[in-house]
Amino acid sequence: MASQAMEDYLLAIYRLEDLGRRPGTGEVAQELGVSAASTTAMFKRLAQEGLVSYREYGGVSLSERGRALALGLIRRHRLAERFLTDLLDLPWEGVHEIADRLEHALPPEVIERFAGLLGEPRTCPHGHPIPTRDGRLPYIEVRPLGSVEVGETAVVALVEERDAALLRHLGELGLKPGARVRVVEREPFDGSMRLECDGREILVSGRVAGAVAVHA
Amino acid sequence: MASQAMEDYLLAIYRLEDLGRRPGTGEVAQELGVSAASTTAMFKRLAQEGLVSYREYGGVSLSERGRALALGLIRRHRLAERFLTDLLDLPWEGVHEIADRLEHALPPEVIERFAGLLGEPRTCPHGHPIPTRDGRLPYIEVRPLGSVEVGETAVVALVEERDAALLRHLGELGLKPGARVRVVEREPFDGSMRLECDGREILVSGRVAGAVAVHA
DNA sequence: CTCGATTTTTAGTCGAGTCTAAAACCGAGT
DNA sequence: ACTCGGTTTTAGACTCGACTAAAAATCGAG
Repeated sequence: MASQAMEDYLLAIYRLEDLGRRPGTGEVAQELGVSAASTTAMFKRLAQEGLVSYREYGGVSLSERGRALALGLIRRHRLAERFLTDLLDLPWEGVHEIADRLEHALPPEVIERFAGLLGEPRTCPHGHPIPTRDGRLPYIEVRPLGSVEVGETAVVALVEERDAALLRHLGELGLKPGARVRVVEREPFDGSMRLECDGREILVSGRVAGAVAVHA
Repeated sequence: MASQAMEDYLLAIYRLEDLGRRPGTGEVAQELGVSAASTTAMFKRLAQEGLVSYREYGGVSLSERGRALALGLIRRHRLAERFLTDLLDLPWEGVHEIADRLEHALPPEVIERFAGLLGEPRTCPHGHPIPTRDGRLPYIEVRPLGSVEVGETAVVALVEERDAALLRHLGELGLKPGARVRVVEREPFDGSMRLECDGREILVSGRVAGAVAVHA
């Protein structure tokens, strides 16, 4: 039905919509590392297929069908990640990229077997919620790690998943979803922090802290 | 490196070479359900990449690299099938088609995890040998089920894997690799047979018998 | 050894998806 | 209200992989 390229665009649009804005040509182009001209062309194809509504010079927004398709892809992607880490024991910093290819190739029956085998997990290994079979995305209330006050304790909810080097670092630090952290010290200037996590003290820069969210 | 389309051609060429001949344009075209003109064009691309040697009007043969690539794909395909049946419990008549898509998307690390998890299986669920990591294809000596004499006992080695309806039927009959069968009666005219298999008597047509091979 | 049938290749087109360069448009500031 | 800068769209081209129709080459039968 929808080609792999179309699916990639739908996902990019979904991600950008999720940040609140109505994504324009340039944003989507940048998100996918593709020229603006290509993006305009694809917007037309997607509109043709009824997957987005598109106004010239006015950006796109996903239609009901487009959103459903995107959520299905995200379900596939995150269940595949879960499978790769939990059952295949692959490192969590590598599975995102693999799942990016698998999400286009795995048929629903395989995905649902994954879900069953893994005990219907609610989140991917990086803590992001997995859309349900019927296309709803469970809401998880989070706040930035940087907003946790000194002395407070919080539980890691999710981490930014697109940067493998960062993920490896977070893994070494023990900053994975479910980890309980206590803020020992916080530097307001650049947002870097000292945390206690897993019984040891770790140092995180503002940039690293920005990639981590805790349960609200 | 090689596109999905190229990989499909390499596999088709491999299969045809395996039957003894040096495949020509027409054969490959038919194998893939594609026009002869497209096949000529692809032969040139493959030759360009050094994956086949191609003579005009003279067919193709896989180069060393081409053969290695094809064997790698077959390894991926068959391990994926094993995974789908053994770990995901999907029906054996459906996994071939799924594996046809997965073989292009599964990276080596995933494949090798499959192999480990499954105990380095030697064959796919339909009995076909799995190429080794270093690119050798274990040889299994077989002969047609139709050649087994009345009264003789044999063990099913492998079955034709490309026809889902046939596979479902074979599954219901219990004619899976490893099954021990005894020939009760054989009709020389059309090759149909009565077999004892799993303690019950089954009837197989010549066509069905032709899809089954037993250990020599 | 030639003629006709078959197979293969060429020629020309098409669609998807990409690009760059140029034109068109929008919106902010004067 | 106009102009300037940035964004978006158009125009034109390219690659890959497919197609059909026509030309060319090969093969087989007489």
